[in-house]
Amino acid sequence: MSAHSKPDLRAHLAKFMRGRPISKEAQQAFLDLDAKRQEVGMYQDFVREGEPTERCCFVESGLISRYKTWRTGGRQIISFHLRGDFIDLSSSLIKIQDHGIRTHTPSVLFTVTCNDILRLTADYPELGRAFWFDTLVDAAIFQKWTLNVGRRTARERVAHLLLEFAYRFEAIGQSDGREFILPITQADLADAVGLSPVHINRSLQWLRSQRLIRTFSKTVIIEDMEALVAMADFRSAYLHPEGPRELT
Amino acid sequence: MSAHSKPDLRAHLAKFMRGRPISKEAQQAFLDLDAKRQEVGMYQDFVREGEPTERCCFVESGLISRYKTWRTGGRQIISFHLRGDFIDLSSSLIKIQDHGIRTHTPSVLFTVTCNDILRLTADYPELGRAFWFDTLVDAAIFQKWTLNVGRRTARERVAHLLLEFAYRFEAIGQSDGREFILPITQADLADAVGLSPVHINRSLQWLRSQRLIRTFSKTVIIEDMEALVAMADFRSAYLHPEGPRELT
DNA sequence: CGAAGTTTTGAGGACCTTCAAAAGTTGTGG
DNA sequence: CCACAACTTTTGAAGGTCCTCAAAACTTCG
Repeated sequence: MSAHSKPDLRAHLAKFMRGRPISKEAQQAFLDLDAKRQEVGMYQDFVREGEPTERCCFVESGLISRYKTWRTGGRQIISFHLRGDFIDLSSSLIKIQDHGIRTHTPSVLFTVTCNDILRLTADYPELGRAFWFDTLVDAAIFQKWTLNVGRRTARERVAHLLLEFAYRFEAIGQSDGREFILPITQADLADAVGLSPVHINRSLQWLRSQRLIRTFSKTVIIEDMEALVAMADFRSAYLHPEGPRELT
Repeated sequence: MSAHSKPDLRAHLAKFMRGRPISKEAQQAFLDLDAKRQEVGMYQDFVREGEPTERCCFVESGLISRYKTWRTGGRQIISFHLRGDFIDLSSSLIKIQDHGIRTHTPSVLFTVTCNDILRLTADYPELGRAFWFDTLVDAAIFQKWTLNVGRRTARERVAHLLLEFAYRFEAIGQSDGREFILPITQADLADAVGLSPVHINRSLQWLRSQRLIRTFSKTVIIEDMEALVAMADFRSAYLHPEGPRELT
């Protein structure tokens, strides 16, 4: 956190401002946040369930997941986060972490104290609303997953997750929407969609056999977007790309 | 909405104030909201997915669910709401409803315009934070369900949902924590936990055979709380009864 | 090049689904 | 207040999806 390398939050601010007016003062207050830069290696449990919440994190680079552990030790990944995402903004409101955070690739995180976040919302209601919206999108994604996990076949779940990645990588310029690098293992996919690694493997084989996707090494290519979207019943609206509604 | 019956929002305000300071002015502004009272019959789809969001609703009485429909017409219930709950506060931030709302019993709802809600957050940042926290608790419940639905057996899922009801009915004084009236059908339970009605029935029979619960008509009695909590791995912390953390 | 990690294959079995029908309960109108 | 209709719960049986365990083939990385 040395002075010569104060993290640049402009990209993250831009995300919050998507389609909505935020005053110059609020923007400046956000950029002035005392952020700390942290480099984290691969497969590090950066935050653990049950710890007190001190700081919350932006993803500057890397692929990161939030997860819950259950009794018998397994993980359920509840969300993935890419560059530009604010991972756990809403932790600012709670005292104890209710999920873990782990890196899947070497990553760079910017962290700020929860208290600084709360102060921003007190001073600038418009930022409070932006943070609220961020939590809302989170909730919408969880809702979608409840539906996915509760009511869809293994193939559909895997297809849906791949499409979500394609969409989100495209949104941050790391994909053309068809081809992207997904640096996670099939075991991680299993933890995310609630299936065994073996069955993930068979589901991927089926998607390949139908010429819906191709994969090599960690690259995924969607071969037949239309058919894949149809079989997964993927509708991107749940990611709320339009941004929040404003006071009229 | 005639003047002689202006809905009384004090009970709902009390819920938002749980353990946190809200200024007298903000409280008054909340109570002055122009709320409309609506009586709704049983099994009415009060809000439909895809409609524009105009108003959002408090539950004054009744049992109400939010749900998503999937391609083939089935429902996934994503949450239940009891007296005192603000069902879809966060709809204020989005333009199109992403879920339906239906009553399971005859109910009374209070509704206010989304714009009035947004105005409150602009005028009183502390209310904005309270609303943000409400959405956070929502998100936490969805996360929990992703874990439940993704990783637990039918019996555990059913047990967990019954415990959530016991806990929430107790919190609003409609149960001693052991016995409560659950006015929904097994088919509704099935829609909530992502199982077939037949299997819900068999799971309930198993819970009864183990002397964990008893049921008659629409009444549920938890016979062995300790064992049920253990088998369902139920921890109420995810409902965040402690309220939000405050700026220090 | 060898070791560790990851993906793939096979087999047997558990859990949950679907379909269908019987039994029981609730609500309504005569 | 009873009779009947509609709904809900329960039972049975067959079958599919997904799981576990275990080992082999393949990749990646030091």
